[in-house]
Amino acid sequence: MLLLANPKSIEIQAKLFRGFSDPSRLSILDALHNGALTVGEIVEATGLTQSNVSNHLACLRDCGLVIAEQQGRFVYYELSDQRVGQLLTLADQLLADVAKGVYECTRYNVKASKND
Amino acid sequence: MLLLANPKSIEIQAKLFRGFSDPSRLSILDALHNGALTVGEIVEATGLTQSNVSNHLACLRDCGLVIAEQQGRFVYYELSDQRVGQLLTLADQLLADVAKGVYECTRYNVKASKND
DNA sequence: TCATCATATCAGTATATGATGATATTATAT
DNA sequence: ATATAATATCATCATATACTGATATGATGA
Repeated sequence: MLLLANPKSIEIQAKLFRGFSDPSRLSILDALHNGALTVGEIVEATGLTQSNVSNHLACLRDCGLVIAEQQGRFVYYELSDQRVGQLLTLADQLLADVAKGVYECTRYNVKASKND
Repeated sequence: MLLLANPKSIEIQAKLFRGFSDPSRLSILDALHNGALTVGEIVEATGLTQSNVSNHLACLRDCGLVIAEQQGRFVYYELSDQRVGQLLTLADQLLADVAKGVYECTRYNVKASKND
């Protein structure tokens, strides 16, 4: 049965989705889709600041979406589970098909709005 | 290829995930997982106010996650695509396995925090 | 030990966004 | 036509949360 039935679990699951719902975190997950990267490499790949990346990585790590492995001075991050990648792919397909209207959604704006 | 490659698409996709990242919206999607419901039934199923449900439904509708069909005075809502349900199920499994740490994530709090 | 590089932490701030309450709309029945 | 039921819209407010900048921690090499 789905955990979803339990209202407490709904909050937890919403929290899980929040891992994916911010452009910065999503670009980090995307960068990791092809394999492990160091924090510095993620910074370079995403164009975010080191502090910001590190904050988001802590978030993703706590959530269990990524795992960290120290190697010397570097910390390598990678997706914790192939299903994380599957979620990204599924969402991508949804976007391509039915969810094109996301552009129009005005209840929440992820930075940019329709006029760009 | 994944849309994700394009930075603009990352924002769109983040927006898509936001559809799932709020407990109220998620409980609405969950309620619809078993089939179409009227707004009133969703209100009853979720315990949210009519206004709130309607606002969130507009959001989900604009995003393309649900579709609406008027029948007399009632409007029936249902998930727009089976992959929406698949996303819910995948997330559920992720939670059960690797993402238990979501409880601990302190960067963002969905209402409740660890002390409950 | 000390210097340096890589990463993490944290407080402060500005903004985004969810909830509410009032009101508007639309559909049906009498 | 009017009343009523079902749903939608909108402005307001309070809160959550992402970003920044400064600093701290930890690892390595000299």
